[in-house]
Amino acid sequence: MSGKVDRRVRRTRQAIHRALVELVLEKGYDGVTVTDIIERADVGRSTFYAHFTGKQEVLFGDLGGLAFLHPAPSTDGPLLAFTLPVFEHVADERSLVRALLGRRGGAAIVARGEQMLARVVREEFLARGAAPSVFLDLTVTCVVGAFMGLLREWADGDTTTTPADLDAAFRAVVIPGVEAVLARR
Amino acid sequence: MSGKVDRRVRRTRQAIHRALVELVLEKGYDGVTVTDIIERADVGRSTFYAHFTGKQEVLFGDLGGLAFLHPAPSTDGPLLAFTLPVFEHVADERSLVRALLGRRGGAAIVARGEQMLARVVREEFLARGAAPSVFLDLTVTCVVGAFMGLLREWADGDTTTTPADLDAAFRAVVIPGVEAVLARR
DNA sequence: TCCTTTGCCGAACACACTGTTTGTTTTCCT
DNA sequence: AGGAAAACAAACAGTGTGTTCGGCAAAGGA
Repeated sequence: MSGKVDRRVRRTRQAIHRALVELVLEKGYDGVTVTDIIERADVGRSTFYAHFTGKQEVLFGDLGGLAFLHPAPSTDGPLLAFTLPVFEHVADERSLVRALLGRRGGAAIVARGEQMLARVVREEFLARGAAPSVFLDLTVTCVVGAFMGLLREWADGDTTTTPADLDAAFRAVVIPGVEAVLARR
Repeated sequence: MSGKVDRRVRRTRQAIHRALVELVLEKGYDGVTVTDIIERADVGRSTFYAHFTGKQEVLFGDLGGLAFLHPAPSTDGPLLAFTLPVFEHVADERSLVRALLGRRGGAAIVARGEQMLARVVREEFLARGAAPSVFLDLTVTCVVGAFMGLLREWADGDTTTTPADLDAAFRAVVIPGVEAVLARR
């Protein structure tokens, strides 16, 4: 009846989640096993599987909560305005994001992120008057690909580049083309 | 002394390679195990490990041989002229490429492809007079990201889109920005 | 042809990880 | 306090990995 969850459940889930994050930071996503997690979280094996089907699921819960993936689609203002904030946010949580998005990260996680991002971009395009079409979807794919490419490149080693640098390159390459595509009414 | 390799070695390596390709087509890269491979290739386990350290290595040998990844960088003609041929080539060997590049494919393989592509693009930019810089590298990353994004999207299910469609979207989004970047001398 | 080198085989090995099951004990909620 | 829900430890079968061994067969040079 109550919206509250049993305290034990809360504690267990949180312990598992925390353990996974720690371990991902230490060994990369692929290197972490369920056995690692339950040891670190000090949780029984059966308990883990009572809550999650595997390590993927532990992280998928997070992604939905990321605020910047649900911006209000604005029809005015600069195109794809969300990018700089995202680059910045990502720079803040650098170590975790590095572990998740880099080459040592999980392909499934990246795919999920791409998918959510694509939805956001597509909606902005539609809000700006683009007609739904296969071509539009391909355009969205390009934009998301470029964005994620930058993110991954950055996650994989480059420590000197700033969010502003990333954003500048992204905009320089992508915005002119996108503007042209959107102008074709 | 001789450049020739022992016939037995040749046969074994080829059998393994063929088995892996077949299996990737059937079950996707991730789904294939070393055990699968040696069964299909009818090769002893120890033999396999005498030749390769794992399934990755079996495929890495191939990538270098892909001709379209070594185009002569041309300073005239259209920008990034290699894209359409690549889309077309990929469409020809569709099933294998799908298995390797799609979400069921191996992240390591994709990474390798990206890396080689980045080199090609970067060299074309330099040949066209761009100055080496961090910004240029980020630009390259964007371009490659967009390209691979399309490729992967296509590999993951879209059967109706033609190479020409992919290429059109790529060029529409990316070329204007790239031209502008290269014009900044 | 002979003979030495080289590679292959097959079987077994220790190890690691997964996902499920069992019966028991602890913790929470009311 | 007492019933329900959750966590527990331990063990299980299943699957995959990577290495080791001695015996056997083929290759290719003399």
